[in-house]
Amino acid sequence: MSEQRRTHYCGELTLAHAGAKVALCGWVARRRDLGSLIFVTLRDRSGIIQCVFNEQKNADAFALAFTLRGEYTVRVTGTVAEREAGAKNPKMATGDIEVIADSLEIYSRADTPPFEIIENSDVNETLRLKYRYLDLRRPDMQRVIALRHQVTMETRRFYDAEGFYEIETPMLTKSTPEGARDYLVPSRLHPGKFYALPQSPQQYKQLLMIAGFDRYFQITRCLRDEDLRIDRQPEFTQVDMEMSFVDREDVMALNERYIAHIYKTVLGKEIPLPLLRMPYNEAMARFGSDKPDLRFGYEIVDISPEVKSCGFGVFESAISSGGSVRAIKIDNGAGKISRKEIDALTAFVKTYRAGGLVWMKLSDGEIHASFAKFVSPETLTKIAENTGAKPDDAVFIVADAKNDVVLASLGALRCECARRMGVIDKNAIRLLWVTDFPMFEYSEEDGRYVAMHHPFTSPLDEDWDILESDPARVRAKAYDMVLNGFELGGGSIRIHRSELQARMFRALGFSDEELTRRFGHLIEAFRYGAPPHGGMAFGLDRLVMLLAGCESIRDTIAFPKVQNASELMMGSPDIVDEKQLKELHIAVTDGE
RNA sequence: GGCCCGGUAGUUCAGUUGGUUAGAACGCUAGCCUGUCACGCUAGAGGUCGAGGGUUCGACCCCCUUCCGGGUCGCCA
Repeated sequence: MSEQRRTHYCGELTLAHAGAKVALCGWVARRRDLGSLIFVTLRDRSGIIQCVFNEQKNADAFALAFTLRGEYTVRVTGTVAEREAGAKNPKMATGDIEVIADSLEIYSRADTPPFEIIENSDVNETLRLKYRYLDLRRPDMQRVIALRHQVTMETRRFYDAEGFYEIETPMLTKSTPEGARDYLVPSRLHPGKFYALPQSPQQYKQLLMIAGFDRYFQITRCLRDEDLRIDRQPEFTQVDMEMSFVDREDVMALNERYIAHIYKTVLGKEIPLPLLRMPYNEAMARFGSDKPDLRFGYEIVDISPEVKSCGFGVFESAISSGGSVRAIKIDNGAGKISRKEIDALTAFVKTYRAGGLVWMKLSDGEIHASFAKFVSPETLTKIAENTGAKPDDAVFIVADAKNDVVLASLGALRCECARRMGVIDKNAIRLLWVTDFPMFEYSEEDGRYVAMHHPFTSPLDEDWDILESDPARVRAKAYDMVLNGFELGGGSIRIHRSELQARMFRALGFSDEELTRRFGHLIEAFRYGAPPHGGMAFGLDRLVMLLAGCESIRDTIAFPKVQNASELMMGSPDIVDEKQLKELHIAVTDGE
């Protein structure tokens, strides 16, 4: 017998190993006691294999095997043997073979776990997260974490091959005035002062371009103190990159090759390049979203011209107040939709601040509409024609004085309808670039324009002229990569001339004094010879989620946080000693 | 901050208009079993119905408060 502690992983044994002496280490997945014959399925990260303990052949090992229970940590030595013809298990990857055990060592006994360590377990996520180390033992979780490792390794391989340096940037840095809420870290040596944890390495990577590194990337943690979502965690990982002497097409071309590389190496799937490019305005008009899901139709149609004097007050007042009336046509038999389902969809669009949902159904050669008594039959026919509605189709209409409400609610509704109609092809991969984002968006909260992407983004060359006079129409050299309705990543070409960067900050309403305090280092750096540069960042967790088909980003992170940003296993955040607070010059005021 | 959903054995769930001792499956424990593989058979243990308060002769069930978790809008340069 081999003296090695472990000669193989369970899952890598095959018929070719028949006759080999092996030593395996792992956890007891199942024990089947037949009297004087005990089968034990042993599990490690590679898979499972059956070990056989026979009382007559090896009484000592058998006696010890009798005491085994689920999740005991053991070492088994024995001989790989082909199973007899009728005893093979086709459902098991290693089902043609088994290990005839000749020794068993128990490293650790185990309490009965709070839930079964099995694939696709439907246990409450709270419990899974409290015992995350047991949850992670489950084969499906092991596969996702292994896939994530593959993605990070292939990411490094790709950017390295393209001449990028991996360079680390600080975790203790400075608060940014715009953007997400910062996580703050008190300073012991500087009473009353705080570091901020990075929301992204944005400024550092631009400074690395000025430093002449030319091509940089980093797989790095970013932190944002904002509310969580199914695809959003307060700490998450970005594949962050930046390159010099390039324009938009260079950055997009390189990074679409990156995504194609990941799909090819990790999933063995070919992604045809180049990807579709779609301007922001088109994405919003057709899909009501800056991250359109192209796996299905249901495109938005502007029916304002058809209804602007139709006699229906809801439509007319929306248009005369500067808004619009738009519609989506749902086919696939949606014309049979029930009143109850329409009510549910109405409630759905109301969460997007739509006043309500107006509907039309085509059946029996007739048009039924919630607003039929307010308009002429000709108007209904025109809407049906314009939306392309055929018998058995439904048309949903939203009217509002604000176009963004109309578009956002219909954009969400088309996705909701697609889910309900079951028309989404789970295997489809619809990647695209959304380009030409607006430079600014108006912030109701701040009462001024703020950068939609970030203030280092360059406007389109031709839009500099209207930066101050017509900020709403300024477009940015920004681009997002979108996959099946999810934003995989985004970036931009940056402003690389200090006077233009200063002008941008002023357009955003920064005073000279504030500008110097917040961004003086960057403006100054630009004065010493900055190359034209740009880059982007991908959300690694979200990418892994989509590659692995996980429903939540939490399933791709070994130790994620829950919705209130706490972590259930260790129990963070937590209170700290008075002594620690004192050293940090912090007084806590009862959480008021 | 708003809205919606959920919390009943270890786990996943059922639980009648509010009425005996709160059930099932899996898991667990013990016994039997030499070809099982989600082993089988037999027996058994296991419950603060999230917590607190209220209504009631009587509450898992109705009401209020609260805690925990999920989804979502706002938020996320």
